[in-house]
Amino acid sequence: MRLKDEDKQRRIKEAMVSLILQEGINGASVAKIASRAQVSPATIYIYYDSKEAMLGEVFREYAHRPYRYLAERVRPEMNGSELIDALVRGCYEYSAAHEDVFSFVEQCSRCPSLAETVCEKDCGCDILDVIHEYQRRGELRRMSDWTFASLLFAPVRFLAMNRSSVCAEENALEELIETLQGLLR
Amino acid sequence: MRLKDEDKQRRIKEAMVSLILQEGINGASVAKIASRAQVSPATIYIYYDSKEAMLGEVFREYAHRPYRYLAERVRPEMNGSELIDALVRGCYEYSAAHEDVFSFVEQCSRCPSLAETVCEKDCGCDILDVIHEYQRRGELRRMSDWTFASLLFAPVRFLAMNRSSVCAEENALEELIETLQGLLR
Amino acid sequence: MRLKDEDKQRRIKEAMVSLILQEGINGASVAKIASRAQVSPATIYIYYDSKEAMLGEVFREYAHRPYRYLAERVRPEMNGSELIDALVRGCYEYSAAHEDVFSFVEQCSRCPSLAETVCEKDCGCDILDVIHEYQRRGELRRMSDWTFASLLFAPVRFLAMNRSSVCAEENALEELIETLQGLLR
Amino acid sequence: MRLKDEDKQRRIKEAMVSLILQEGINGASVAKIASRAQVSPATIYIYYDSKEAMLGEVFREYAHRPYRYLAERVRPEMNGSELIDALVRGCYEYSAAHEDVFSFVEQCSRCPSLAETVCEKDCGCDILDVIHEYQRRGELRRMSDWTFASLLFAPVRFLAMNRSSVCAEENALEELIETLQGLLR
DNA sequence: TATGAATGAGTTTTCATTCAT
DNA sequence: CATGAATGAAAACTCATTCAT
Repeated sequence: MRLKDEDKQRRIKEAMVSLILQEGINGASVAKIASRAQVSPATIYIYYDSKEAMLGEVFREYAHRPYRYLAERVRPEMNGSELIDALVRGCYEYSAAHEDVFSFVEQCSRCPSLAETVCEKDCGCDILDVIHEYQRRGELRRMSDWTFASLLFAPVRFLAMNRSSVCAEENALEELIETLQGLLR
Repeated sequence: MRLKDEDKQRRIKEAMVSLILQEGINGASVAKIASRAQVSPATIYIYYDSKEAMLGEVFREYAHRPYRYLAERVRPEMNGSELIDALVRGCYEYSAAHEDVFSFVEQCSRCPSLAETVCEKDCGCDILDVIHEYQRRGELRRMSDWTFASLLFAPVRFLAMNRSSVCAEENALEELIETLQGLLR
Repeated sequence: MRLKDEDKQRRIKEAMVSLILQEGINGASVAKIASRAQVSPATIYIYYDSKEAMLGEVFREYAHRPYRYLAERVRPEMNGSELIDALVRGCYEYSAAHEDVFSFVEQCSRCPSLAETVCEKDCGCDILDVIHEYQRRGELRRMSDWTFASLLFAPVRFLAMNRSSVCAEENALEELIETLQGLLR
Repeated sequence: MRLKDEDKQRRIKEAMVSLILQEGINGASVAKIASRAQVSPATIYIYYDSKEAMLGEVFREYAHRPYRYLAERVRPEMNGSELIDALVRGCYEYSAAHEDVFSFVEQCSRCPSLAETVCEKDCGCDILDVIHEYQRRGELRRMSDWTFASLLFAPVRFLAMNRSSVCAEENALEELIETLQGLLR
């Protein structure tokens, strides 16, 4: 008996994600994914029940990644101002360093059937816990999680999405961070 | 006879948009669009060179719509706070009243090949002109267009995307507006 | 607009039936059928919703054929013995002249999912009406339709199925007819 | 250990047969058979060279079963009338008690490639020997084996195939037996 | 202009079979 | 002997597009 090859599954996921960056969620056919992952199309069906299921499972897994990346950058000794800087800048940097995952998650989260299986709030719950702590300490303004998340994550992703257009005025990120630091108390 | 033609094209566009809301950008095949629009698949090729071209053209046309909707709600007698309220609330309302167009534009704008043909800034230029005017008058903070747009539009769309989850705490929109009034003035 | 080509559909049906004779119900793939019918595989899906549906529809259509063939050979002036001769011999001749249809119907009628959509009694109802008439006239023994049909059609089909083995003793058919004339009158 | 092996092979055969009853000869894939038999697909290839070979071997084995069942019900002290009753009724009962084997054999015997590897006459040779004996004794009419087999086995299988439709008139079996007893001398 | 038929190239998925353990 | 992983080939089916009318 051969053991399930975890490297193979990793390659499948990476192939899918990178393909979706390049060709959009439309262009990522099972055949293309398989050939990029250097496996047979049939092999994909050992790991996933269907293409739909694969997209969903990988989306659910990867949707957490940016948040985990952020969680690693938060230090307890930061003050509120530094926290906002770390989170917003971290988000922007993640989108540059992991363009494929970023684009994959953005595309999936707009696709109605996929989006409803993942809740942003659940993905970012660790970060939200941190924020709650800062709010309790009076370092951050109190507001609902959704409001906070919308302000912290959406604008920077918006800039990241339009990076090529925005890059002329590279200080947009700095300006955004500065403005959001107005959320401090 | 010209009326009939325009009606056909309208039906095609609406069929495409509503289908993409329901089945995602993947599920909208030419055949399904045609059948929903009650035309022959061949007819679609009278109006558009290819499916790709159709998606692009309609995206470019519809990407302006939310902004046009907003432009109509702006009144010169508003002060800065009222402007922000009108724009953010307008954005939220538009996404509810035109769920299909909203979802269509969101999906297209995440799809790499399509997104690069449309620039948010161009779509919203009328609104940005208004904002510039308010900035000149000192009623809104000065910051780059991208920063302003990211704060004004991205968070509310984020809430709109997660409407079903957010709805429990319906005051998130009010909170957002209030907060933005603080940040942007 | 191109008209639906009835010849094409005829070719599809004939291709399917002849292929099933040669390769069994297993070996008749859509691709093979299409290539034998000189159409594209996709064309088959214009005429039928699925392979399953195609098999079912054609089975339902062709199941009547042998009976129609028999109905044409019945003459009112025949007496009971002649009727039995005509029906049994006709059945045997049909299986020789239309080996493909015969084999196709036999195979389908053994496949549980298909068989339950077709009732032998309905297919042969015209013949059964004739038999009823003969029974009323006292020229054939009275017995239930199923019993009569089982004796009239099953044995001769059994011989037809085993034609190659049986052929050595070609008089089996004559013997059967003679015997049935004794049993059924 | 040998017990275990034979048990495995038995499970494989039973899985195949029961699957073919439910899904037709088409639907019985090696994977499904393996999973139903609770063995690995690879294991099947320890016992059989190929799927084709497996079908053939099991068909050849199982084709004898109904006849063996009948042979057990024949008693030397029966007269001709009782013999016919035992054989026809036995056939009907077998098809009810072993629906899966019955359906399996029926399906295989209609499939050209399989059918030519099995001869009904060989399967039923024990029964035919008995019949020869009765013919010699003058208790049964003399006729060729094929004719006799066609009359004794085909009609009752026909009724068995259509059991669900026939069941309304349950006396069809009795009627058939009675009629076939006309074959007595 | 408008159409439903038609299709080659593609899709997703399953197949019978073999491999590595 | 037995296995679950793996696969090339082929399955059923769909696609965007064009044809003939």
